[in-house]
Amino acid sequence: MNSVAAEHTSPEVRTLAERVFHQLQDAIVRGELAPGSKITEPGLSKTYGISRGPLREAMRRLEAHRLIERVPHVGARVVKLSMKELLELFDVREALESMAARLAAEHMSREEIAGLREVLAVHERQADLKSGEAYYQREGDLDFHYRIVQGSHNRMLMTMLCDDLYYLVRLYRTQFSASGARPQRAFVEHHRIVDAIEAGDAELAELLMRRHVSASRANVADRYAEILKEQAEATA
Amino acid sequence: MNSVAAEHTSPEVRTLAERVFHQLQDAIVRGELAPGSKITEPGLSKTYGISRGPLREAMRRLEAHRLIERVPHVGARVVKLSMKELLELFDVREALESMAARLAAEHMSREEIAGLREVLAVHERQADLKSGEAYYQREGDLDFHYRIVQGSHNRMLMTMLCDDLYYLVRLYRTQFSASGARPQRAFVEHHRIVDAIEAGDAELAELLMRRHVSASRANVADRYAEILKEQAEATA
DNA sequence: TTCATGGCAATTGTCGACAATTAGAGGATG
DNA sequence: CATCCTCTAATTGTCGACAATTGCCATGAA
Repeated sequence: MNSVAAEHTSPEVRTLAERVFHQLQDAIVRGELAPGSKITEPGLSKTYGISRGPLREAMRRLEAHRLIERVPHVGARVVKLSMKELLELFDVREALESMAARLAAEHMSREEIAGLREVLAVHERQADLKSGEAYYQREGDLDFHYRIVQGSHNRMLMTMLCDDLYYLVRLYRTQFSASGARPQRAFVEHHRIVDAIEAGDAELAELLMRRHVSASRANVADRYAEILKEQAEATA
Repeated sequence: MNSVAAEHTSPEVRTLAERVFHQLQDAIVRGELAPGSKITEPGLSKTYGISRGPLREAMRRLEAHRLIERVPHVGARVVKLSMKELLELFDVREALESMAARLAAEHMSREEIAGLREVLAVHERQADLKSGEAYYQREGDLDFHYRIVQGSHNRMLMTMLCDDLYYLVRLYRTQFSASGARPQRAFVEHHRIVDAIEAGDAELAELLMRRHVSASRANVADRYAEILKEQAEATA
């Protein structure tokens, strides 16, 4: 169990609403609840064996994290990311993560940097085994970004990225069954970023992270254009 | 009633929970509910004349917007911004708003830019009347930033900044009774930013906005150091 | 056939009551 | 006198029932 999924078990789940929130969050991110599907309170109430009170509280939290969308008196649906929204998400990531990298270069401790290097080493070994396709690397990639955000020592940034945006990123990966392209290039970029952080070069770290996310965004946009083209040819 | 406060009345408030949420949000931002004070469910339930059900829902939303902090089985308190958190907030603003300015330069329509200019003109007239001290300008300042964020045409950015961060900014202004310093300099910076946006110079707009927010942050940090110094002298 | 209208079923919103947990006061004990 | 424990009161968490609103389907008219 990696550090990304660790939150589901570790934080003392002192209330029913919290537990169901984490369960639902997991179910949505894993794709067990189909995107766009309507979720009804009596339904979930029965499946999870709790009353509607705590369930509504869990749903409110899911709404706050943008994993479901609610309309008063109508109901809730699992969020269905459009490509437009996904690209918007990347813009926000570019802004926040480049800032995080800058702050990380300024504030990260020696131990934290060592841990970051260790994460990269693990990735590399896994990439060796799987010859570049890097199935598991996708979660690892988030792990890398996770550490840098935490290294920024900015609580607000951490909340926004780790508690909100990264769940959407993971959701996207399941919804679009995103096979991670460009693995080796991402590795190189990761290394460069860590180098800059270790050197305490805040500006460079910021710039590199900005490029890194931007390239990732461009990659997604390209793949999307490709898919659109294929679909157009199929219908024609 | 300016566009900032317009939300409290305009969006159809179809449910009790929503109405109370807006009422509480307003009360907190205005400082009627003292920062750090404990708010109890039976208490508010009586004051607003509703049952605890919708009230809890409103409180959940307030928590999601970071206006209150809740601890399971213990209770909720109105958030009390520390200076450290405020500076963190400025870092996030710098990242997001500079991105917003960049996107605004790329996507803003002619009409939107004209509206932006109009906002600046209104500010200037008010500043003339009050000879620089610009009491009311503080809300107007947010109005300016509001428009640029909307001009980015990035829904996710808009949500994060307008629905979350800007309420915290306003909260800070009441909590620290922040008299807006550096009014004329801010005016000049605003104008430069609009110029860059109108010219479609995304990079320049981004840079200028980044500096603008950064300067604002430095201003706050200086004032804070000043206050600390005064307090130290008072006790000594 | 198509569109409007009315009623019906299902879902969401709201409420009050009960159970579980916590913080604090008060007393007993070293 | 300080410390620990217990008990109590208050608050939060949970539940089931009732009211209000919505969407759908059948019915009827143009």
